[in-house]
Amino acid sequence: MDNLQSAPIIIGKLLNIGGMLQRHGNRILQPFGLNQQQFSIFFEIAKAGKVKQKDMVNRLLLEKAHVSKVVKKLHGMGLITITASDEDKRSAWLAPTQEGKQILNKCRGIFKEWNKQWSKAVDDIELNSILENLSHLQAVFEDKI
Amino acid sequence: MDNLQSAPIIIGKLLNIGGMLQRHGNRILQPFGLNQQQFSIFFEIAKAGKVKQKDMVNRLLLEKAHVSKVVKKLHGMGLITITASDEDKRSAWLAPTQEGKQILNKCRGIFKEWNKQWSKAVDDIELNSILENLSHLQAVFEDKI
DNA sequence: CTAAGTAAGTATCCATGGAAACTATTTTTT
DNA sequence: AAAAAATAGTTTCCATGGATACTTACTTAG
Repeated sequence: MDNLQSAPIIIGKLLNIGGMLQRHGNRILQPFGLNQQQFSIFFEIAKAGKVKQKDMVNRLLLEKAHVSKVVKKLHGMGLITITASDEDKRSAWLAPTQEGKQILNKCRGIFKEWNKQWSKAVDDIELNSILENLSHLQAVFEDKI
Repeated sequence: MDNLQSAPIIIGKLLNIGGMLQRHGNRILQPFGLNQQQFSIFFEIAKAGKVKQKDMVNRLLLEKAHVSKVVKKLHGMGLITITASDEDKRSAWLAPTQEGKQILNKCRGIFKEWNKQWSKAVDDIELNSILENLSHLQAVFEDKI
């Protein structure tokens, strides 16, 4: 099969898989009152320890309006703190709370379990090949989109 | 890297790429008054030639309520016909109109051009390996989700 | 040093899509 | 053949997220 034939099929499959994962993530996170996107923003905040909204926008390539709303929600849920920044009064620092970290760990555990499940069906070599392929694709799309 | 380390990264990348593609698809299709999901339903109807809503639900793994709404929209836009079915009065046959087929071809052309663009950055061998990987993953997730 | 331009976030509008309850029909059970 | 269960689609509710315009603060040009 040549490039022009496989390219659209690849796109179709990526969209399909992406949708499945997103819906699955939403379902898993439902008990925590979060969805997949909200969690990924929360996760990034926790990973960074201390960030501003614009960092999230850059890292996750999301709309700043969207990030703003999610940040407000996370704050309302007591998962993050928002501390005014001295250098730039337009923005504030975001950091996970103690409670936030606990919830994060619970989620991490659930995801880990699920990852263990599905990755059993794929051997190590293939998994690494997938990772390489996806990293390349990610770079290509970030560039071409 | 072992399975348990790469698995979550793979999921993260799939979600990220899926999101990018969806947003890109939405942007491309905007002039036609459709979004990526609506187009994919329309595309499936056209590909099949004559189907019922439940076929779309099964093939695309979407919510039937959602499909119902999109079908109504496509019909309202004059892209498909809805013909009552004799065997089962609960359901109706869906088929693309002449105009629908024309619009579909236009979109196909645009997507083809874009596919040509990005796939230049990936050689044939890698593209085939990606296709294999994704097919496997798709099957795994359909099964494990 | 002020005016114009840019940047970080917010508010608002609106189509979208998931969930659940509902209607109408068909199939299965007894 | 009547009752129960299953199926196809629809309706309604509501959180979501993209787009745009706006506010406030910062930066740079003249």
